[in-house]
Amino acid sequence: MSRRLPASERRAQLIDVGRAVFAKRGFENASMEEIADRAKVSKPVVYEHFGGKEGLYAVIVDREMDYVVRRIVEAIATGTPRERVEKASLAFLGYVRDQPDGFAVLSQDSPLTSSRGRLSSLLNDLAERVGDVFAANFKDAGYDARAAPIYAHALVGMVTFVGKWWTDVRKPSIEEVARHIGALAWMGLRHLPRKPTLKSRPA
Amino acid sequence: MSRRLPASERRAQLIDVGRAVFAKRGFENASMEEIADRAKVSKPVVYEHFGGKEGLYAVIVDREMDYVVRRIVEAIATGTPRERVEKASLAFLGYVRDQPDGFAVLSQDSPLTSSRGRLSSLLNDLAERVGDVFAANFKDAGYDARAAPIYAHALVGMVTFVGKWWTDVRKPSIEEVARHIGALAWMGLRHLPRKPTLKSRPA
DNA sequence: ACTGCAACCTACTCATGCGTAACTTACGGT
DNA sequence: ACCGTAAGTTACGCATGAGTAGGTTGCAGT
Repeated sequence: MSRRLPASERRAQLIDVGRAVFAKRGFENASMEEIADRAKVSKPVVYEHFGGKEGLYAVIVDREMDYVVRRIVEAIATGTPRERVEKASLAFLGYVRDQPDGFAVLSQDSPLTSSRGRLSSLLNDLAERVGDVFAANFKDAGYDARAAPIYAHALVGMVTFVGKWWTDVRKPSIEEVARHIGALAWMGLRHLPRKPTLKSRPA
Repeated sequence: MSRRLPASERRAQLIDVGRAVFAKRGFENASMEEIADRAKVSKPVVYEHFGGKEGLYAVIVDREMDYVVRRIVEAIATGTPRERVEKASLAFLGYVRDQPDGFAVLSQDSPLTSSRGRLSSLLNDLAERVGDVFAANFKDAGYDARAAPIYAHALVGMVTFVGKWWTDVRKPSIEEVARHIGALAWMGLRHLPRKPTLKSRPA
């Protein structure tokens, strides 16, 4: 029975445990008591480290957000536009597969009025960042940049919603799912190939 | 000051008020007290009509779900596949615009373990219904029917996420947004027209 | 061995909010 | 005018859960 962990380790453990509990119950229904119990400590220990429920939640959200964004940014560093769309989808779905708890937390409505916007969605922030990338590309290609947020939100919504569904059914592989999403986003239903590949052209 | 409404009217009023409160606060944070207060009535009245918080919630969700589905089904009754995709988007966005509270309620995670699935999302149920429609069409067109749920969830996720964003910014018009979504879903980013119309071809 | 502090615990306070028991009042039919 | 019932009220019980005050204990360094 390990007792009396050093502060940094306990902190890391509490973040893990907290993420699991927030993922399972959502912010409101998660109780500090359950988090403390699962970590085999008493409540004041959690309060000592994070100040309160919102403090712990904020730390968890911040870390997860950073992590997904990094994964996606790395994935889209190179490649053709079509490849980058599919790689971004794959990167996000990889996150969903590897960190289902983190994804669940980000999927839920945030209680914190983080951005000045009235919208309390974490993934909305992600979509806005994608929107900025799109806006630049749209402008270069001679498209109306004002439409960029629509497409950005559409893409993010697509991937996140499919991700949520995938956590439930867990098949087919995320690689296959990403190919389908890539095909839909790039070629549309009209030119959908029978079996999507990165190189496939309209059937 | 109107007092002592007949049961059916009070019931209707409570459903309206409840929907607004659930939309604003979410199921957990909504309090029966606030609902009662807003309806200028005391708590037991609400309990008399709906049994409890979950009862009221269930009724509201059921009605909203019926309503959106009907709007969509009516919209896709006729037309080419491409038109039907866009009309479905427009129908959903019309619902979002006309019934923002209802949409907000359906967007949130449901506390009720309605379907036997572990997934507690109302909109997921909607996506599954779309998936059934897709599966049939896929089979007829010689596509792998197992991929149908992916596309169904992708489309529903796309529209709902954009809808959520739209409630926040409220521009451009839903007609224009629906044209963009229709273009993306049907032709993909590759063949996106500068200014989408229902009849436009690749630019 | 002994001491100081970091790590941890017990045992509360306080607020919120669901649900209910027991009572009161408006009003339509005779 | 009266009265039965539908409609509504006040005032509570009880559970849950955030946050805290104040005390205890293991361990690292001398």
